[in-house]
Amino acid sequence: MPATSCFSAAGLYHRKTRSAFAISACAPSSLQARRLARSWTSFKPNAVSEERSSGNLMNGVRTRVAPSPTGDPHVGTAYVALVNYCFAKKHGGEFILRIEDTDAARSTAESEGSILEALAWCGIAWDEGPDVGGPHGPYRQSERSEIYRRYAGELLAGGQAFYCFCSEGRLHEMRAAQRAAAQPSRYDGLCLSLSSDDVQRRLAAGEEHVVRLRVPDDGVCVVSDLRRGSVEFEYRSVDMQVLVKSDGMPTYHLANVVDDHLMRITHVFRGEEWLSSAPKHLLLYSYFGWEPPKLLHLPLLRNPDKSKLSKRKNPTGILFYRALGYLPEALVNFLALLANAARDGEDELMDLAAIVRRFEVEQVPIGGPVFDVEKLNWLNARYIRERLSPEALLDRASRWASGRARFERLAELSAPRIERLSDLAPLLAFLFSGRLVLEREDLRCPKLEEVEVRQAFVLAMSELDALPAWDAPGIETVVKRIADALGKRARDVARPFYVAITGSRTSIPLFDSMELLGRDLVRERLRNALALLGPPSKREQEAWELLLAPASVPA
RNA sequence: GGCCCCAUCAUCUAGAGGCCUAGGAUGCCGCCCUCUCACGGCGGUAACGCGGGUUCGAAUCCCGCUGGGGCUACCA
Repeated sequence: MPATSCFSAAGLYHRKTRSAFAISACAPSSLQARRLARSWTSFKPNAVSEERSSGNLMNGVRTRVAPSPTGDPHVGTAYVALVNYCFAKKHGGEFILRIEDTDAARSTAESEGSILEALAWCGIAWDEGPDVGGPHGPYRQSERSEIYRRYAGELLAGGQAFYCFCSEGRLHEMRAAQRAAAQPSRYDGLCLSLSSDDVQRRLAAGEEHVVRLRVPDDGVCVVSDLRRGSVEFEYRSVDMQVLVKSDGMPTYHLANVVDDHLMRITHVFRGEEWLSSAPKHLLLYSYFGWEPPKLLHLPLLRNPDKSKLSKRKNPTGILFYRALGYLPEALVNFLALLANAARDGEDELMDLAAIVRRFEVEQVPIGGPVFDVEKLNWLNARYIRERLSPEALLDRASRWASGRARFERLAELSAPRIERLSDLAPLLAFLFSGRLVLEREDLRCPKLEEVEVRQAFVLAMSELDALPAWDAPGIETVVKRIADALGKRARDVARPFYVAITGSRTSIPLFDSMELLGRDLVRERLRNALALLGPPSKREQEAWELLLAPASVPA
């Protein structure tokens, strides 16, 4: 009975936070710190907790997924979203989608759009979100600046956060020294000793500054994880994280706590990479006097070599799987199996309704699973042959194909190159194929040494990843820059790309082909070609990347 | 370097001290079905990382080691 165990986990949680409070009172050593001590003693964490835990904890379950729109939607995001979705739906609650775009430099509207598209494609529906709205909006953090400013101000006034004027250089030296001394990396509190007058003067002078979280020097923070139990962190190993950046935007740490509280999130199931910053979040909840949500840190999906699933080594994009012709129900089913394994004798093929029905949060494993494409293939094949009638298959396939490419554009590009309509199929086959079957021979070309081909592919992979918008003109500039760096003509450099991308030396124009194929698939084709030639060693990779960077700047 | 998490077949996992000569699924191999291939059916291969405890008894509990992973940003 999940309700029972969650309830007891919650009980444990409250006990532990209380004791953490008892031992974490810190010695005030400055004006800012004295304010902290004052608010600390006046703060009663238990009142809120007990009031809430007396009710049925499974009432009003609200979960969320909070992706950052900084790239292609990741299958890990789908996995986390699915777990949160299942838990909420299982308990009759709401599932919220929130966009964490506080990194102004890296966030893009394009990425946000594809995240929504990818999750919707998966069939994971959110009750509240940036597109559908809801009673606790806005659901895009960049639109909530006023809210964060207010709460940061509250912490500042209470001395639980402080202004910091330290330079990047000083912080760098400080961390280097700490590492050399085998100490944890942690802000040393220099600006904590600034007098209120100093702070006011420097602010008035317009000095660049951030706001940092005040972390006690002593004591232990106990993080209660639904699956791991109590995880202890000494406060002296918890950094005094930046809460408000110098551009005035909050960091994730502040924003997620404020939003989860305001949006009445009851359970936070997020990736394991957040476990070590959980103490900062708990500290914020206690400073604000809020009850924290129940926490569960989900394992990170892995590459076959067990490292964190990364696009360098494997396809990670949800939309990549769509482009390759996986069915969303198969992908979701596969991810669900990673969260809750089928029991002996139980059919592993199940639809979303069944996944939700049988979902048990305490069954979610905490060891990082390898993303096993073979098993995904098997599941996808079963959906095709067991769940799709011939008509349905045809319908799916044609909808997939028309989603893959714009046919008018293809016609325009193909017409000059064909003699018969039957020439169309081989010319365009690459757009609808998965992995191309190539020989090392095919990648040989007259004007480039093999090592230069490898260089070109390696550089292209990283440059294309960095391209803000995926279109033919952008791709063209990348290939031309690479040609320049190698001292070759663009047309000669393009030749091996034709083979890697389209599987043929004769094709519709390269840059259009790449645009139509999509970033994920292009990355995969280049990786595949590079595997044939021998992937770069670490040393080669580093040396080659220098070819581009400095060469474009001087002379 | 520091802090934290994790550890059953190649892979995903079941397993909460005796039900375990460790179960299921994918992959792989073999046989059957069959005009090919695939599907399907049947069978097989294959694991408790190591060392100490605790216990009548340990895959299950404790400690150490080893291994893997994460974090260590004015990114999330």
